[in-house]
Amino acid sequence: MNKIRVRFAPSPTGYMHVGNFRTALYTYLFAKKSGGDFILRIEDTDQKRQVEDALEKLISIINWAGFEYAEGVYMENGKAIEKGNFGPYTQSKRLEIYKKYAEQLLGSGKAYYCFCTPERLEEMRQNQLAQKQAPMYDQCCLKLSSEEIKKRLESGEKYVIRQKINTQGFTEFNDLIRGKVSIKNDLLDDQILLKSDGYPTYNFANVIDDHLMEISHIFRGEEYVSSTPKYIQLYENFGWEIPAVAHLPLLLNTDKSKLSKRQGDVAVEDYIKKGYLKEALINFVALLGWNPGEGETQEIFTLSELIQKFDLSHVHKAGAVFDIKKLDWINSQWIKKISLDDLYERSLEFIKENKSEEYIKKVLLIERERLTKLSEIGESNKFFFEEINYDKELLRWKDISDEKLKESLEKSKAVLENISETDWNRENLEKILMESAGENRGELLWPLRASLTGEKKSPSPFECAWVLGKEESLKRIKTAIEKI
RNA sequence: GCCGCGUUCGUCUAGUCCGGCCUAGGACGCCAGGUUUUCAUCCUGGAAAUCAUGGGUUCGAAUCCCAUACGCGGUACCA
Repeated sequence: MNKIRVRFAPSPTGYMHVGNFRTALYTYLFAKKSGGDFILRIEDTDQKRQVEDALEKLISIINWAGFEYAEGVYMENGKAIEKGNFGPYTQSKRLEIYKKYAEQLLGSGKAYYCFCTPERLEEMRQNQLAQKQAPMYDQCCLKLSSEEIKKRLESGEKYVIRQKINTQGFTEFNDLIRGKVSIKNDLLDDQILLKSDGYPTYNFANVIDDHLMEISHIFRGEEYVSSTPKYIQLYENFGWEIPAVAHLPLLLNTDKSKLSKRQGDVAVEDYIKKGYLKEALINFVALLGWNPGEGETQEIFTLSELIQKFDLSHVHKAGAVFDIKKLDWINSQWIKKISLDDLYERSLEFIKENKSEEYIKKVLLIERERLTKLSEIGESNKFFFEEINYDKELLRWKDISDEKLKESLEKSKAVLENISETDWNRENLEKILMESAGENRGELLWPLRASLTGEKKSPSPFECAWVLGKEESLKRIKTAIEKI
């Protein structure tokens, strides 16, 4: 049996779509699960859609996610480099290879030169549509004599190379996810293999590269199902073994259309910026179209657990709606799950205020219970980082009088003053304050909490006092007393 | 238009291959209650799918067969 080799083959066109990210995940999981090779190939054959820095961003996201690959394109010191024995792994560096194979097809009559201009093609399509026919190349250039072809080539006329499709019968293939798929061949178009700029189309390059790189299993989106017969003919024309293929279901908007920019964030970059953890995004996206099977109720999975449990037979056929609410929940679970040190490291970019590591870690220890994403740090808890400002009425517990209110705060102040710096910890603070509060807790605790935070909602006064420290806490209480 | 694929609570899904254990289970979200000085966390409970619809096969169908509807994808010198 041949070695299992799979590839993730994105195009550097600007950003990484989460649907694409999931394809990468599933491909990676399959590779790791089966002990196969995972390869990163770059499909940069569309010159018009090239975007600067896109390659660098793409690779940085794969690295961010932790999808380690054994071969392909890497970034080193800001430069793209290639590693592996089947390179180059960047399609724009393989132009000679595609040309060679296209010529081989030309020689065997499985491909032909086409000199039709884009304008003629467009007109042809319009006519076909007007007559309610399926738009399809009319094989106009197939009839050209070899003399004429030679003449037009020599005169430097622009051309493309088209695949000569066999339209007899039908093509059947066994999709790893969908099972048997059958498509009639007379629906297939003589597609372009090599464009007039000398670059191959995806339709050609993907077949050549998958074969040459000895890819055993192809993972791609559902949108390629109907093109698969054309690829199969190509493999057959060359006499190559056909790899196994799995067409993954799409990710959808709430209205069930293909997940798109219009209805929210689609780029992995957007989710990173908002403070979603890689573990959460991976966890969430893995569950969109896949499940661990019967009787399994676990929802939170690490990457290595996913590798262990992943199985193509549990991948769905239907598309899945991207539900941000569930992502939020999974993210909040992960924020609670990772270590405090780890959480601190990852939170730094979301914290603008200049505070000590010790202080920030205290904030995080309290905050992690209430965060859904890292970008929320300090958002509704500015009082940990800034001076506070609030109305006197906020301090009032129910409808107690000013005297009572003042008494309450004075009591808190006295109690806290009595706690030494060394005893200033969460347990002591809670124990002593609760004891002092007695029956009527709110009467002592609400004004205290309000004086420390200046907010209606916040963590408990014990936690806030602990984070703020003795000095700052007492200062805030004094300020509150002066307001009354 | 044509072709392909799909269809279980609002959403992600279990169950479908090998019909009975499914008066359809879990999770998110939602609602209610509890814990609680507030918010959140946490805990308990609840509402929520006539298994797209209609026919068949069968003692029995979410599960098998057929048709219909709806949705999505493809139909490029994009991938």
